[in-house]
Amino acid sequence: MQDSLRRFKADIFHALAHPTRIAILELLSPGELSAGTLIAKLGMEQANVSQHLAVLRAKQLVSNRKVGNQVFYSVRDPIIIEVLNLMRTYFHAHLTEALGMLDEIKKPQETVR
Amino acid sequence: MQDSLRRFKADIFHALAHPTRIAILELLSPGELSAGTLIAKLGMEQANVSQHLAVLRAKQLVSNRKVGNQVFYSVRDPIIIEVLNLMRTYFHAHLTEALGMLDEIKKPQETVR
DNA sequence: TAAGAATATTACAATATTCATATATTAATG
DNA sequence: CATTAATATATGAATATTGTAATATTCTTA
Repeated sequence: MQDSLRRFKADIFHALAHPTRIAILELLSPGELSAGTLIAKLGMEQANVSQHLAVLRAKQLVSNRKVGNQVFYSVRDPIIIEVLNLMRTYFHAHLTEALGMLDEIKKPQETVR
Repeated sequence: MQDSLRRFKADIFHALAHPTRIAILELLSPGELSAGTLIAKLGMEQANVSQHLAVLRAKQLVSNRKVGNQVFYSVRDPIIIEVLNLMRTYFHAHLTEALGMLDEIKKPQETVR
């Protein structure tokens, strides 16, 4: 069981371990959005976003409801947002080292989420 | 910056996304342990554990101090343990679905960590 | 200093992930 | 019903991760 739980946790972390999927969850955190809106906000390939949504769906991190032509996604459990927030706290605590870990800084003056 | 932060978060999640590394962090959460003790408790190949420790070190999730022949590891920031605990809460909340996601249950009666 | 203990690193095969392209599905609308 | 819009899926190439086996490094101690 111990082991299964760890595999479960690892699976969830794995689903979270991609910048695009984190972006999706953050965009969804205020409330549901259609796939199309997500694609527009992310400014990425439709197929790519859809694939990342599939990963999040597979791990039950998001739920989706179909309304006519569109599919609306939302974060399944706010705990996931808490996890993301904790990670932000962690980031702030270790800002200096963290900066060293980052390859490069794209746009200097933007709000840290 | 937005983007860098997400890459940073993704990197941390990535480091957490392996059952062995989760086990290591959980074993370390009460306090520091030597690499040898970790290897013994995990019951895994020395080289394999050492590689996972290298991943955790690279992402600064653990710190290590050398004492003579041995290397003692500890969790760098308790926030990481909080993240793991949140994940346990999440697991409990979604137990039923979670069980479906798990391949198989190894040892039925063990304490859930 | 040679031998042994504790830990780390390298190399490589097997496997998994990611993105892009092309194609499929499903619903709306003329 | 043909066309278009919205979304999903399949395929394949490039890349990354994992575990094992072999080797290296660093201390300790005889």
